[in-house]
Amino acid sequence: MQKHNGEKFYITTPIYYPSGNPHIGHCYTTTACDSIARYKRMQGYDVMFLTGTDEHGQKIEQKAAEKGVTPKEYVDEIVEIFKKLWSYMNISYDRYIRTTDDYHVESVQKIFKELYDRGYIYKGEYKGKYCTPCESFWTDSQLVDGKCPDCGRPVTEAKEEAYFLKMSPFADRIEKLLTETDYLRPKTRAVELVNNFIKPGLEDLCVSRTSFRWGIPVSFDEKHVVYVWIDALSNYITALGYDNGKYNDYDKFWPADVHMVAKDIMRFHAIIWPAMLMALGLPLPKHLAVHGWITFDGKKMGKSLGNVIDPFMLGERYGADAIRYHIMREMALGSDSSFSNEIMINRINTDLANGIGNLVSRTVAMVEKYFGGELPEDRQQGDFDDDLISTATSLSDKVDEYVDKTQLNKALEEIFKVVSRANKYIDETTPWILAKDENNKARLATVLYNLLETIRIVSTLLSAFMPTTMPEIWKQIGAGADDVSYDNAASFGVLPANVRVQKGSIIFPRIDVEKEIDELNKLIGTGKKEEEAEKKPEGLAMIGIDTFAKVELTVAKVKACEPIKKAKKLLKLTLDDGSGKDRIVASGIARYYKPEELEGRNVIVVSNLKPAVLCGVESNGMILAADDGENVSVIFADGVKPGSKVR
RNA sequence: CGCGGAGUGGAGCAGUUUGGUAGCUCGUCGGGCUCAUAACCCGAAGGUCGUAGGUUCAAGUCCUGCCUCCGCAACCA
Repeated sequence: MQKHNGEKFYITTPIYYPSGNPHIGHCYTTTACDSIARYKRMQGYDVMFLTGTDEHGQKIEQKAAEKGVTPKEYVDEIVEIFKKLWSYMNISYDRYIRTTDDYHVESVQKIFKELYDRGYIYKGEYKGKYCTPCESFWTDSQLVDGKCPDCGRPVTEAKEEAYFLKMSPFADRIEKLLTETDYLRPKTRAVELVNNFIKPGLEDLCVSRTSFRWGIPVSFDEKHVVYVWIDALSNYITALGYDNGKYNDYDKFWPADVHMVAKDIMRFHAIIWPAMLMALGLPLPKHLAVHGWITFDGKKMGKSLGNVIDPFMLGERYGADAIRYHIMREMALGSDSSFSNEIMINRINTDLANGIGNLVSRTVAMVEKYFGGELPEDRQQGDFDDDLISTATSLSDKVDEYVDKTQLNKALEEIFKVVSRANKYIDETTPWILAKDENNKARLATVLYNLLETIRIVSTLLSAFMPTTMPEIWKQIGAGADDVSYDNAASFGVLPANVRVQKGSIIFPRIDVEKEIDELNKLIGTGKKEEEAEKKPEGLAMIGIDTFAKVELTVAKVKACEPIKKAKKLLKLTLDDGSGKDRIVASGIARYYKPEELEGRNVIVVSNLKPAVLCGVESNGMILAADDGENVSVIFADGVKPGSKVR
């Protein structure tokens, strides 16, 4: 227990991109930050907890156009859903920043200008192929069939004037930041970043675009719009009032104590953000906490997989606190945590229903049953008391430490060890036997009082993590507002000796596992089918025989076959297609076939396909194979001569 | 040899830094208890710690090779 009255603490979530509705992944980051923020407030810190939305960019512009609304109207609608979710999850953010807010726009323009004036931003030219839906430029070598490697849609030749941010001057300092300080959590990721991005040489970063309009205009060059990085990352300081008149908290709260992000945007926060701050001459944030993704039954969650988990639906079934608890209890810093209905329900049942819920229930019930709800003041110490008391009073130190290290799963683990200790204490002291003898009343009252006190401490610390349900416990154990302050979390004997309890409803109801899983599968299952149904009918348009005739299919014999070194999925095939000349084809079947399984066999090749270079190999054509999403089967045509046509 | 991570009782994980009886949660089995949400408490079974070598009195822990899996990067023509 350590108080920190008046010290500042600044924690942020990323600003989320409102191109779709929020999902449980967003909840993950946000509830973790919220719990830390609440905990720090209890400790007496002056906390600033920031979250928000990153609302610019071409994708938003486009989505809005599809819907026939303005970009602003489009994001307004989704931002409302985010805010509704945060209110539903009881998120106590102090400030919500939208990158479309006037003051943010003003700041970003000033920051951009400042970087330009300092010589860190210069005008250059960006060349490449551009894919609009993905908002990405590609180099020629990255293209697949002249199309976007991500989505397969056509790209357009684009060359645009653009502003760049110099990165190289900061490479050394960033490397030191990552490897020699504890900025990055977990630090194990530092090696990966340094090897992949810093050692090969940091490339200057493109920070403006002229190809779309939905963004913040560069103040001194109106045809440019500020591209994502400077716009989005700077929210962490503009929200405090940096370079704007809206707020005046920069001096107080910067640098941030914790930026929490998921691993997919680690790179930007580990490299680009520090570079920007260095260029501006500002102090660096203290910690970057990187967590993994929530995977569903081992698979990455994604809209296309149809396994996106809707937090509203879960919350309705189990309550916001149970969801908060589950995701934080399972979350280990840095690594992915798997989410499955079974894991979640077991967790809720074991820890919340059987653990703390039942502990409260049985304790309160005994006070009611043996003393009519109000403890007598006589006391008698006994065995096991000291152990319970010292376990409970030493808890806050452990939790403090883990919260400081942003290891919330460990913090919760410690808390629930105390719950277990209390349940064991009941068995050790056997209050129901004490109750049979009038002479034991004082001892019985002591046992029950010790239990109430332990519950008070545990629920006080837990209230940062489960802010909705803990007050319900306080009501039942007869604790007042002062009793459950953090200041009292390391003391025993805080509740009045003649405390009066009040039996209430069950706080965490036990869930019937099998029944519940069935229902959940139904809910999620139907969601999946709808998604599929949406996609399938699109299919491909009917074509005439003449169109089909444009594809030349030829039987070819595999003369040689070898893996392509730099590629996991590719095999290089040398084919005899009857033309007398070898035909080299790269094929993405290395996972399904070994080279020797193909050598000597006849395959069907699309022989009039335009050549393309893949991983350094020029591929002339493609091999036909069937693919069901899991397995791939090459179509063989053994027994006919190489060069035979297929129709 | 592109970069990095991981392989430990049925499942999920700790332990590896600083070698020395392999631990936790869930599950299974047996017992106890009855205050409580069929919850709680105790006990047991179950692991040649991916594999092959090496160092050592002693290796999950150090060294080398190999296999498998997962991320990232780069290609599923």
